[in-house]
Amino acid sequence: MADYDFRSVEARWQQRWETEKTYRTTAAGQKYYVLEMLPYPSGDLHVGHAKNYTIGDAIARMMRMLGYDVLHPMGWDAFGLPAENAAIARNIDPGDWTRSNIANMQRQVRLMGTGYDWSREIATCTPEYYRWNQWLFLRLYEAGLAYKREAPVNWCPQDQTVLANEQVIDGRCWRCNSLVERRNLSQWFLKITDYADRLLNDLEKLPGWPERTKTMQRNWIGRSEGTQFSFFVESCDASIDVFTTRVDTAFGVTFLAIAAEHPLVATLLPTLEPATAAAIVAFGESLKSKSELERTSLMEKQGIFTGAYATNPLSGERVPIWVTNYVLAEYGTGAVMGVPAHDERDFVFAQTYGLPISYVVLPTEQKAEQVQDAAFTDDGVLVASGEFSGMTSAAARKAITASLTSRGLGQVRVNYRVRDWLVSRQRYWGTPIPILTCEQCGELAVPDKQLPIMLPSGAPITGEGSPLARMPEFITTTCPKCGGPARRESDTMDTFFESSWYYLRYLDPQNDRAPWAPENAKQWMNVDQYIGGAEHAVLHLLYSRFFYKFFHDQGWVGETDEPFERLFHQGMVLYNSEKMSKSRGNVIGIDRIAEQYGVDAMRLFLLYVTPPEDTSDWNDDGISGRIRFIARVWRLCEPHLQAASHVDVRVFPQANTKEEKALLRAVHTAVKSALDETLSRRFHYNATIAKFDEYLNALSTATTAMPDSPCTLYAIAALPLVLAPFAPHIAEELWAGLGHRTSVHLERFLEPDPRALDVDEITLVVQVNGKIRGRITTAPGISEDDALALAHAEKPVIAALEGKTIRKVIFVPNKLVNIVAT
RNA sequence: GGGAUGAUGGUGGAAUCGGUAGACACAGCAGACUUAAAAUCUGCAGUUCGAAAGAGCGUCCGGGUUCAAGUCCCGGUCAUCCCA
Repeated sequence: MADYDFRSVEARWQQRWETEKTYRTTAAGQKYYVLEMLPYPSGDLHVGHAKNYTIGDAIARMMRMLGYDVLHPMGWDAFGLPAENAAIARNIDPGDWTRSNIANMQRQVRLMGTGYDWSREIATCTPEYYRWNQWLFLRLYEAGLAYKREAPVNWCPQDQTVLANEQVIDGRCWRCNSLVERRNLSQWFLKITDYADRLLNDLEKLPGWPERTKTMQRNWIGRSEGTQFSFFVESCDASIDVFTTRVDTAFGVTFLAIAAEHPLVATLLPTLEPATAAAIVAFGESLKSKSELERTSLMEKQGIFTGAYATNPLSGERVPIWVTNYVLAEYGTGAVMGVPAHDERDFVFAQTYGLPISYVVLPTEQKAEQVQDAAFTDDGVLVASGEFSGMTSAAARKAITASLTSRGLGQVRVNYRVRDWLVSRQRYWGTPIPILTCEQCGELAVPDKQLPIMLPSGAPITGEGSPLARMPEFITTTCPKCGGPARRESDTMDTFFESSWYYLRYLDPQNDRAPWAPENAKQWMNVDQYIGGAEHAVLHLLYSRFFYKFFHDQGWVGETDEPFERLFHQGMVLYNSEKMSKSRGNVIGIDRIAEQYGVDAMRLFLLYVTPPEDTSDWNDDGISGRIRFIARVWRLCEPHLQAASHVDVRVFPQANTKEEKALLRAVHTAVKSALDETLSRRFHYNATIAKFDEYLNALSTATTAMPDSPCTLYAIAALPLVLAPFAPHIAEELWAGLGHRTSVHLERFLEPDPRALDVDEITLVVQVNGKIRGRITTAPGISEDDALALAHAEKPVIAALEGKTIRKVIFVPNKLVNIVAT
């Protein structure tokens, strides 16, 4: 017998699946949409990608074998900076670079033996795709959800572009890890804040999402309910609004802290001492390029007293106005009431500048003198707060807000941490924003019939400045309204724009009249199972939910307004405990693994090594167990395929001996595990594959001891069905070897048979006072009395009971007897 | 600083409902086959004491609930992630 030649077998079946279009969606049966987050075509598929796709593929294949009409598509998130950086480094066209990467990665995804419906493949950098990006942008624009304004924004000096807040992680660029700076620029934003409440509340509609991901989104949205009220500025006719969630501490305000960018600063400047004014201007300048992280966490808290005072509307006290570095103009109102006694940051600031600290909330059991070395930030009871003294914090918040409201000085307000989504980028390799500016008519949308605005070739890509801005032939155009000269927008879109709706394009990839037909969305949405990394918890997943709610409101999708019904985060694959990355040069590509070990072995190993949500560390040594498994499957089955080809695997065989029963039990335990892990959505296929090992161990014994047993032949005939979702090539090879002409992947999965799973022998554990004193092999369903009688016959039990009185007997049917004695 | 999650043999992990801890595999050791090696097959393998039978201990540490705890509760240590 020849060894199993995985290279030729795997290539042959991949070819066959291609020509026979085995994985085309059929529109028969209940729909099931399985989706993995689409990859960026970096050039090489590594085992981290492979883990993601193997999980999705196993689920898709299981569901198909359970009779569902499975949609399982693949595509490419093909715009973005690496292509442009490659262009700068090697003077090549970003499009050419991207297309050749896609070609290579597509080859590699096929090499994995994944069952995608390739007729739906998309690449977001094609005009056929980004045309609809532009179209959707215009619909957002018409709805007032896309707007341009000047604002302090995050600027990545390395990537030479702005970043959305979500793309700044710990003050650094999510892509290149550079420290981001602040710049004042005129930029395009999407009004995700309009949807903040729904994005928050509807998380409750997503029981199939990991709790921690929902928590991260909740934190990101950061809804806080509080009070906004006004302080009157003495020297000029103005007021300062502050927002606080702790209005109960308002009698403890000893200063007002305003952002250096606060509009009041400009108003105040002429009224101030020239030296102070100059210092404030210089202070503001020094903060301009500082990131939020630096200002709020890293830098020492600094401020300059303006010399101006404001009046606390509650206490009537005068409080000094300070310009500070730790208050940001974009959060809340850009001004906070300084309450050093009850806020840690204010406390630090007050200590630095010797400002008074006035305690107005006390813990119930303490007196004022006892709490003077730190801020007391918990709720308590109010003191020195006029008519509100004696109230609890919670009651005081209500009463004080009511009082302010009735006097027209304040109101209840909901504040969000989430900002509008900054979507313009000063880079080339992205979707041009379809807006132009006419000298006469102003800002205008490009008419739909002029879409797509093509990304021009031959742009000056140097890494300095926006390439499109320096292409007069692109910028210059005519106004669709008046026919006069107009300028095109030179910014392109954040690539998260296109990945926020790609799952809908798969449903109707050829449509040239709309991004998708609403009836297709109604048929297929939402995604039943989404699989991707946890790093997108507040990026892609939040943006997609926002888009989908907008689509829902437009009536373009079905009844639900959430795109992803269930979400699963696969764990990362590390190498030597480090994240794989091209720059580190520690990427394990799948070409070598496939060539050396075979992709069935690779797929099994990726699923087997840890539970799928856990991080794993790649190690070539570990795969040897799966290589042996594949070789062993073939070695054990191949000599018997002829004989087993007469077996009808849908007919449960008669087991006459203990050995036959054990074999059938091993088969159906594996079947049950695969089914349970799929339907429970736990996807712990590592446990399932361990059951495959036990199946094979039992089969190994059987082929030696009882090669002609109908049970042995049944176990061989059933094996390809069980392996199909996990090791699709050898499953197909075995299935063909059994004489079948059609693909095993279009067969029904086996159903676990109770006749195989029911045992006729159990091990009953006998305990005395909770300690195991014996094990009895007996028939299932044994009565308590019988079990107890057998237990009393066990020598260690007799010894343990010596001289004791039995107080109680615990009997767990088919599990144990515990005799409690003293 | 706050929150979430986790910690099981040399290693990855199993134990899905409070009921036999360590399935299955990797690495290891021994044997069979072989001129030899690889491959394959068979066996051993938590730890301590013991020649063995067997007994004790054992799921990060300390308490608790329970007839019974890897699993539940309280406190702590460490790790990872998220938020400041």
